[in-house]
Order: sequence, then C-alpha cells, then structure tokens
Amino acid sequence: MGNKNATDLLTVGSDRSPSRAREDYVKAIYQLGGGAPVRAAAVARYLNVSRVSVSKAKRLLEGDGLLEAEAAPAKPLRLSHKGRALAVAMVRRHRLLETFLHRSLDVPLERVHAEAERIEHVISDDLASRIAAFLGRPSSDPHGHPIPYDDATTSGGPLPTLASVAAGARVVVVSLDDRDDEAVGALASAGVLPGATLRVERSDTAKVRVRCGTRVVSLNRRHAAMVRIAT
Amino acid sequence: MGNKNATDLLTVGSDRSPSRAREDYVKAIYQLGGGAPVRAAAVARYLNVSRVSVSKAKRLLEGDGLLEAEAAPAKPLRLSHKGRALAVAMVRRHRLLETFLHRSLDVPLERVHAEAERIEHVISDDLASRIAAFLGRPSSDPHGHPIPYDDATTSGGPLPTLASVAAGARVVVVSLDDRDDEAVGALASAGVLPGATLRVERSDTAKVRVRCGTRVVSLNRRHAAMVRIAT
DNA sequence: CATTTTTGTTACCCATGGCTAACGCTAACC
DNA sequence: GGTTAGCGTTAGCCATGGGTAACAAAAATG
Repeated sequence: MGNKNATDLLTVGSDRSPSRAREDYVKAIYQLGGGAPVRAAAVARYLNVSRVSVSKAKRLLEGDGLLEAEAAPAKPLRLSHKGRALAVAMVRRHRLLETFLHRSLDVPLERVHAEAERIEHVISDDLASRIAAFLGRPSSDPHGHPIPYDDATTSGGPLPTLASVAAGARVVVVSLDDRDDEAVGALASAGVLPGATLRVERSDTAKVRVRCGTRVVSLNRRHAAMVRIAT
Repeated sequence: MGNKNATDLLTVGSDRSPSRAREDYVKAIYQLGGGAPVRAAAVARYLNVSRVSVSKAKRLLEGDGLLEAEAAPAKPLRLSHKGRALAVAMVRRHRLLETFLHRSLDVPLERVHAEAERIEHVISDDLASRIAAFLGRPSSDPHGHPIPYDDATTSGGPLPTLASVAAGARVVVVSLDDRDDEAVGALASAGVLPGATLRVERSDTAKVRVRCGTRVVSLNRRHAAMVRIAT
C-alpha cells in the first residue's frame, strides 16, 4: 500500500498546528486590539460565541504559547510574540487570497472574504509566498486593506468612516470592511471602491448621499459606516 | 459592529456540510472501491485509523445519507448516490487544485498532493469551476489522473504498474500515485512522468531499470509500483 | 453611594473524532 | 475439523469546541 507519507489525514484533535478555531481566536484578538489587550467579551461578540467559549479558549491558547499568560484576575487577552506573528501571518494569507481570488479568478468582491476565510487556515506559508510572487507582491487587497509582508506593527488608529463626515466634504475611499458581504456588494455596485473620490451631498440619520464620479448614490448609514476614508 | 453575515466561524461540530473527516471517509471508500462496496478494514488501513473509528464513522455517514444504510451484518460500505456525487466532487477539486498549483504556482510535483489534500475541503464548487475555467478545463492532473467534469462512472479496472512488466517491454507512463510524495519526487527527477515512453531493461526483485529517452534510470520496486502504464 | 449591568469563571451537557481492550463471528490454513 | 487470523462491534476513555445556568466581582449608571 503506497502509503509512506501517510500523514494521517483524519487527526483533528491531535493536530500539532493551531486549529481553525484557535487561529480565529488569535486573529480576532489581533484585529480587535491591534496589539493592545482585548476584553474577552469583545472577542465573544466578534466571533459570535459565548463568553464561556472564549474563557476556555484562553486556557488552551495560553498552553499553546499564543497568549501571554497573566494569571491576573483582571485579565484582558494579550497576544504573545508567537501569537502576534501568527495573527499577522493569517492577515497576510487572507489578504493575499482575496487579492488572488478577485484578480485572477474573477470572484466577485462581496464573495472573496468568505472564501478566503476558509482557505487561509489550510495553505502553507510556502504557498502564500508563491501567491504573493504570482501577484507581484501587491500592497493592498481589493477592499483597500494593506498586505503585511514583514511582521510590521499595524499603522495608527482606525480611519474615520463615511458615516462620520458632514455634508459638503470631499473624501477619498481608503477601504471597505470586508466582513460585511452585503455592504460590500452594495458599495461595489455603486462604484464606491478604494481610490474613488466622493463628494458628500447630504448626510442625515437614515441615509448618506454622495456623488461618485458622475453618479449620485444614496447609501444607508450602515453601509456608509463600512467605508473608511481620508480627506 | 459590522457583522451582519456573521456565519459563526468557529462552529466545528455543528457544521451543516460534511466535515473534513467525513469527506475523507467518502473519498477513501470511493477510491478503494470505485463504486463497488468496500470492506471497513480496508478503509481503516487506507486512512491510518482504527477499525473502530470506521465503524463509528459508518453510522454518522449513514445519518448524513452518504452511505447506503444496509442493516445487514455482512456490511461492506457502499456509497449512496449523494455519497458518490460528493466523492466525485472531491476528486475533481483535488485534481483541479493539483493542476493549478503545479501549472500556475510552480509548486513542485511531489508537494501538490499534500497541499491540495487540505484545500479541497474548503473551496466552494463555484471556486472549483472558476479554477477549471482559468486552466481551460484540463483533462488530467499533473500525475496523469483524469479530471471528472460530470459525475461519470470511473473507467475500467486499474492499469498495470511498472513493477509488473517483464524486461524488454516498451511502455507509456499513464500516471503516478500521488499519495506517495517521496516516490513522486524520485520519479519526477528521473523523468518518469505521464506521457513518457519507457523501455524496461531489467526487472528483478529489488530494482527495475528502465530507459527513459536517452537516460537509463534504476528504480526500486516500491517506486515502480507507483507508476501506472499502458503499452 | 447604591443599584444595575457587564464580565469572567465554574460546573455541567453535547457531538465529533480519535484511541484501546475485549468479544463474537467468519474465513482461511494446516 | 481445529486452530488461527481477520473483521466488525461494543464499551469506555480522551481532547476539542460548542452550548446553559449560575455566581461573584468589577464597572457603569443613576
């Protein structure tokens, strides 16, 4: 039986590398805190799991050396070096995959996130490098988020969103929040994409009306809040 | 919190679609039997798990409608229609991925299998179609195995291997067994690849010596057994 | 400052997917 | 025909990763 490199394919529990769930916890902590400690309840909300699950995951992640073990009862979650490196690697893989899926395989913008979300857990670092090379080491993904190539610290605080500016402003779209497929689809079909210049015509509690090139589009506030901008 | 399409990412157990393990069982049954019923012990050996695990998996797979439930105590494992469709889809995804990884991303032949083995469980059918289109619907993967596009029944019985022919024969390499990375690497570097014409110079219990183009290479029997041939 | 809300933890339950030990049965070997 | 080998199942164990219910402590609110 030609089964030398058996690599028992069914071993879920006894896998050495961090599992899907663990990687998601690490990524969530990183994305919520950007390096700073994060409250467990925030992680729970972000991942749609109970606080209890986060509490249990905490112990496991500490055991893996991904979380700084700090027996303090105050206990915000803080990533270790190893944890931060893993988080950055996950972000890199995710954004490279999104770029690849969109640019090379024509996957619609509002669907690349979900697809990348699953694939990012199973590709090797070698494959990620090959994808980066294939794409010419792109500097940002199709939603406008930068792709980290070293383990550089994240940039400054978050940018303001389109929901936060007053009428009359002229702004440039920097990025869309890829976690909300529905908003991404609506924004993309309205032409609100990274790099676009917008003029805010009106902004009330329900809607934000912007001019985007020649078009005038009306966005609901939830969608507008998914758009990060610069002036 | 921009979390509309939350799609709780951590749900492992309560996932609706067949898990990694389930897909591997179905694929193994299909590849061992090619549609015909398969003994549970054979599946256990193929996947490097205990007979007990197969026995338990059987119940779960029957519950999923992937296995024909046949309360008979004789009990060979037989895939249902749904199970066979899943198996074929898995094979298709696997071979498309191998082709893509090798052709587009230059992943070495002996590494495409392991990488595809993990990715095949997480890509959507839509993405598989896009990869197929991107590659121009290739008819076979880089090891020489055909890529099924409909749910066509598998071809006739298995071809003879290079280990089974006598000295003097002239044969054409059809495919390599991708499950043995080490053999694939050795064969590829010897030029024994699908489409190559070989002349068998000598064949004894330890080695098989073949001429491959201008080169004469000596293969050990285990490696030779991984090469499917036609005359 | 008192009350209310939020938070993190414990104790317990459930399903998946591995495992070993042990049993009864079938089938093959001598 | 008797022994032996192999097969499928049961019972019971373990880790992971979900979940409730309940509670004490911390934080926010009045």
